[in-house]
Amino acid sequence: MLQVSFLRQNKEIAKQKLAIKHFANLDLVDTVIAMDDERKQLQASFDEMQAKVNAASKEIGGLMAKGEKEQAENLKNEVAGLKTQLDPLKIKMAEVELQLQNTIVQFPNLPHDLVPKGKTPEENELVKQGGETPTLYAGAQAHWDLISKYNLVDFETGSKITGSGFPLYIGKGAKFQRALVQYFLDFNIAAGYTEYLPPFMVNEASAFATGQLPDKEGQMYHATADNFYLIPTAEVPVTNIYRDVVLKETELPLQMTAYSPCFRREAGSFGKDVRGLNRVHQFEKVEIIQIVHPDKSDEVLNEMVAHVEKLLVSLGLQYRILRLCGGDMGFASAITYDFEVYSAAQDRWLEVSSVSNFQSYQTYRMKCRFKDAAGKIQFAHSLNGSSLALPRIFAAIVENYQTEVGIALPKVLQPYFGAENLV
RNA sequence: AGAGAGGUGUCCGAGUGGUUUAAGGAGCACGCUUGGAAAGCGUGUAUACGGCAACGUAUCGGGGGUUCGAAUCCCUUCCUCUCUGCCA
Repeated sequence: MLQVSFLRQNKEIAKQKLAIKHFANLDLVDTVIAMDDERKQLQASFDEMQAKVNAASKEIGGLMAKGEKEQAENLKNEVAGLKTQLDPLKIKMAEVELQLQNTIVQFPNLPHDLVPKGKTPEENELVKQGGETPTLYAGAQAHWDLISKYNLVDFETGSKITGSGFPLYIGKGAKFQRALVQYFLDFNIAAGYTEYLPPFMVNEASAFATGQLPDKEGQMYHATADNFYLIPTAEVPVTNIYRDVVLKETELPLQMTAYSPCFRREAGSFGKDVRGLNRVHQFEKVEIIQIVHPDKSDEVLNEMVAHVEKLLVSLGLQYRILRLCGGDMGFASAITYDFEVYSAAQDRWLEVSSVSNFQSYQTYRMKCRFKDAAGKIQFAHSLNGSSLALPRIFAAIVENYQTEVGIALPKVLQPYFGAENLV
């Protein structure tokens, strides 16, 4: 959530930056400032009147104690008159505040200076490419054929149990998921992250704090009987650990990692994007999350990008890093780097990680602050990234490591899987 | 799921309608004291909004109500603990 005070002081800059995010209604900036002016004015008159009521009430208390009943009664009537003016003011103030709140949440985060202009994924900026293009034998297959050939994942039975997009992993396929989760967590822990195993459902307040509500309600599964949402990513429960918290500066940076299943309704996807494991409603992911000093978030973002890169290198996958353009970025992010791995069998790049700096957008929304050395309260910055999402990594390894006789494994995974080959 | 007891500041804890401007204690910070430390003494120690400031307003789990006035009374909701039930 953006702060009105910031918009007030940087009106033109804010508009320019919102335009990079392709936010259509730039006049809303002026609207919000006008609403805030009205709010201030109402609050000032309300406070003044309430102060009178408070003072009079205290006086009544004193008169009652002294037994001067008649005077007390007179004063009571006077205050009752004030109250009739106070009540409508109170209602109006609540209205204006709600309206202001509902309006300001419509603003996406402002993009970082490094974010390229552009609207479509084609306009993302290639930052780096690494690893080697795998050479496959003639007759190599895509993962959807391989997993059925070796009986690793059964989509039909998953559909029978739940619906399409809920894969059923079987035997070595299931064990491989477990091995990947374990490897990713260990890799993150070794880099200084603390492991959490969070709840997989969250309440409304948590979903609001990280920006899933009110906008993206339709993208989450909603357990209406209890009004809980199935998490679309571990970012939601883990970041919310620090909702409504004032940290000490010395506690920063907070580095957290968590495994969780992720549930996404993904309305409106179609075609080859959804084939096999490319897009599913339930998948496994290991996430990294940091809460840091605002002066450090640029630097930490680069560290997180380097961390994920190292992880992909260790898996021997060809990868590229993209800096997302304004139009392709998420709502709450100030800057995002996407990682894609190359699938030779599909001849396409698959997104496996997204690392973002949210700056104070989430922390302001969830009131996660810290007290600096001077004793001043400031909003921290939050960042997160996948390290890593499993299905497409699974797909890429299965495809790129296939041989005529089976599927090999990257060296680092062999001890986790307990064999040299997947099949 | 049922019955009961609770939720007060960084923590413990008093407070059953009006000097509560939330007692008292602990912790923490600073100062005095000391050769140094401890003890002792003194001062300070929540957040948000408005205001140049003085200060004002709000907040005793959340929301709503009664009242001139609510931490205190009423309604509602969430959470914690104890017992019972059910369950991996």
